[in-house]
Amino acid sequence: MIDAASIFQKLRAFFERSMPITDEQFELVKTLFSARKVKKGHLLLHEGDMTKVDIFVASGCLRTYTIDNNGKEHIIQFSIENWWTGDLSVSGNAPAQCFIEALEDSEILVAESNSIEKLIKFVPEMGSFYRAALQRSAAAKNERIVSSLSKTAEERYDDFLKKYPSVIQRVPQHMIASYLGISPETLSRIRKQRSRRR
Amino acid sequence: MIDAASIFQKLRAFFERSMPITDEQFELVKTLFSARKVKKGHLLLHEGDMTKVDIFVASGCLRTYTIDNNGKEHIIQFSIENWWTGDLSVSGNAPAQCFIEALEDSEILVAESNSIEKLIKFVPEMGSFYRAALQRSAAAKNERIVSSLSKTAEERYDDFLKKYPSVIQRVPQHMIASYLGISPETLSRIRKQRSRRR
DNA sequence: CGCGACGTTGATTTGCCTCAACGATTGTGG
DNA sequence: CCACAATCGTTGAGGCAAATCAACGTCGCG
Repeated sequence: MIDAASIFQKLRAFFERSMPITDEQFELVKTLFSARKVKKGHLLLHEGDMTKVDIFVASGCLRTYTIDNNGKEHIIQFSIENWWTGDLSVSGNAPAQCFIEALEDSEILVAESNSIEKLIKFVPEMGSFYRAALQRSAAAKNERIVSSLSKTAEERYDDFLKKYPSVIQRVPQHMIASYLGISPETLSRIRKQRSRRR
Repeated sequence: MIDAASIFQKLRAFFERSMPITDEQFELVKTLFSARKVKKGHLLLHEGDMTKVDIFVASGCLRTYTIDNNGKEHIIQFSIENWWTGDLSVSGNAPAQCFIEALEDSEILVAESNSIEKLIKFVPEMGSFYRAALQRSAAAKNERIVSSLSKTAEERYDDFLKKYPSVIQRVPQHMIASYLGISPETLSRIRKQRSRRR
């Protein structure tokens, strides 16, 4: 057992930024999430078992990625403090395995997806909260799709800079490249040009 | 008023494929959705007003698209009978306006997004149903992101063929190209090669 | 009928990838 | 504490997939 208290405290603060929570309700939350510390470089795997999980990042930084048929990694998202992530895998047919790796020593809370459903049954306001989050995430994904289809490598890098300035500082460059879908070499050249241009 | 009855009937059938619905519950549904017929080529706009809507397609075919800064259209999704679509726009900062156009004469049901929340309040099982749908959609979007970042134009076309064979027959080729993020010319060449290859 | 939308084909250009080699930094074990 | 390996970013050369530009045939529709 780790000192889960401070970790849960962050989750509570996160909730209370958008909705009030009673102590009683939060006790329930505690039974559904389990606190974990993950060392930099370690994986959170759910290989065989198909249980999907939701993860709240209390501190540190994670990356979620898949491996395509050519064995190449593709980063789906980075998650830092106060972000959610999940192992979303599977859309129906192709298992499309997802991996989650800690890029820094991190503190996280993990819940099975059906735990979230349980939680919502007891705290219905949580339902709309959760749906709102899913919708925001959907909108963001749409933007990313359009941008990956229509923008140049440099434009995508610009967007990333604007959108996730805090991530840049903490994540190795070649992973940013992977997220953007460009080669590390190309990203390096882009950065060079930009710095010269100023 | 149009003959909404048959349109609502399709929505009910759609629901009942995954969950039972009482007559009473469905009466509520009827108050929240409004039935519309849209002629081919017409737009469903929500320009000024920022109300987000959810749309159920009872018959016909729609496309949802944005226009980027260079004035180029990008198709986000096609929706045919028994699919949902929405005007998802906005992720927080960039308005990124979305348009929805009928590609065929279509029958649809429209609800404001907060109507859906109302509905869920009265039929809580609908909540998990809706969340599950959002999650499937998120997984699909992730796949599309990865595939747009890692696959060649031809591979993406193959995937599309497998995934949406019914759409191909009904939608002009250059729109498929737009969805896939390739130029119409390239798609034409790809199709030529494939047909030669068999 | 004639116009416009759509698809096809060719020629040229280009953005980005791949391959390869090389410093710099980190960290690991002797 | 130093040597060596591994990881990471940078730079160069060459190649390829797909975009762009342009012209043309066909079909459906007002």
